[in-house]
Amino acid sequence: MRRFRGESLHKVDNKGRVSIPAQFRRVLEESDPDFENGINPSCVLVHSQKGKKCLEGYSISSINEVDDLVSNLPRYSREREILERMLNAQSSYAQIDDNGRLVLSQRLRELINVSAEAVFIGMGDKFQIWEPNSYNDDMQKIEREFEAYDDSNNPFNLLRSSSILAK
Amino acid sequence: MRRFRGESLHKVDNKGRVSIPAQFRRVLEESDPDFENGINPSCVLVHSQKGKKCLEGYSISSINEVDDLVSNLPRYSREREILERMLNAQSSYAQIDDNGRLVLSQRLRELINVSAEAVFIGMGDKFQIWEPNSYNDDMQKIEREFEAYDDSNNPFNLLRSSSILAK
DNA sequence: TAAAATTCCATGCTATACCATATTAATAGA
DNA sequence: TCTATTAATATGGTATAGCATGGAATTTTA
Repeated sequence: MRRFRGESLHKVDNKGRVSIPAQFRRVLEESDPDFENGINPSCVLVHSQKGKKCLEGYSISSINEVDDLVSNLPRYSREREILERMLNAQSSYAQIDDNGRLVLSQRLRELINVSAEAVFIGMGDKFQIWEPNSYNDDMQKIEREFEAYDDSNNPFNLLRSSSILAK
Repeated sequence: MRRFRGESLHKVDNKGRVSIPAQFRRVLEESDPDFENGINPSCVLVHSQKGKKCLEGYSISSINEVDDLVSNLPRYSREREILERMLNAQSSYAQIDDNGRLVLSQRLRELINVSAEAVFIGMGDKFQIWEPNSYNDDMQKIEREFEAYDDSNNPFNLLRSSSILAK
């Protein structure tokens, strides 16, 4: 499975149109069954992750995975209700147009404070869309947070244990 | 599993094209499923490992191993978010062309301060790309550091115990 | 029918696919 | 064992397709 990788900066015009990085398109194409039938692939944009000023874009296959996890929770449980509000109510489909762009509505642009430019950030099975300065701030915050770990509880340690030592 | 071994120096042209050492290509071919279908193998280049002035190249199978470990962390956990920023946001796919080269973008070249030449360093399941002088400096640093150990806690000691004692 | 959204067309630019060659390594044959 | 022949590498140059972006035309919606 191909993953979303890298950072890239794109113009946003006054209609909200913005190019999706070509490499991201490859991932979206790969994971949207429609694409094989000659239809432009879609993605799902989720907003309002507790005050985080970005949008999160999911490929069709990865949003399905998330939705399935939610569906496994007991019907009418409070947790499921909350998650469906966060993930389903606060999201929308976005189809890529023939030029590889998608449209960010006025509302979405305001939510993440984007006007003329936006950065796309690869995050594995999802990507994020940020106003460039907000992203720099967030990245600095993450770097500081990362440096604050000492060697014993560094997040990279989580990658060591299981499978590698098992071999 | 074949591993990346050795050091080799290569020209970088003004478009950023650089040959991958032939032996490294064998490793990449072996671990990219695409190769069996006649498609040139790819690798993943990770940059900005906390101030380290080099790129780290992963074969498809070894980056998958890393990514899978990350994917096993709970979605939306802070640790996973941090790791995805470090490993996915700060990386890119690079496909090998028909002549055995890959392209280092302007940005990547600037990050590691490479212009006309670059060295490829085998590191087992990954390799590194350095500006030659930076590499020499780093290698000296490592040698000094190694010599500073006394016999009792020499890193080679770590290679003894576990697997033998475990039996 | 005006405004908004969507589709269609046009273009500079860049990444990459394609072709060429000198050099080295591998192989085969006498 | 030496040499002739072939194959594979490393590197350079050029052409082309795809990308990012802007603007106009068409459709939809209110």
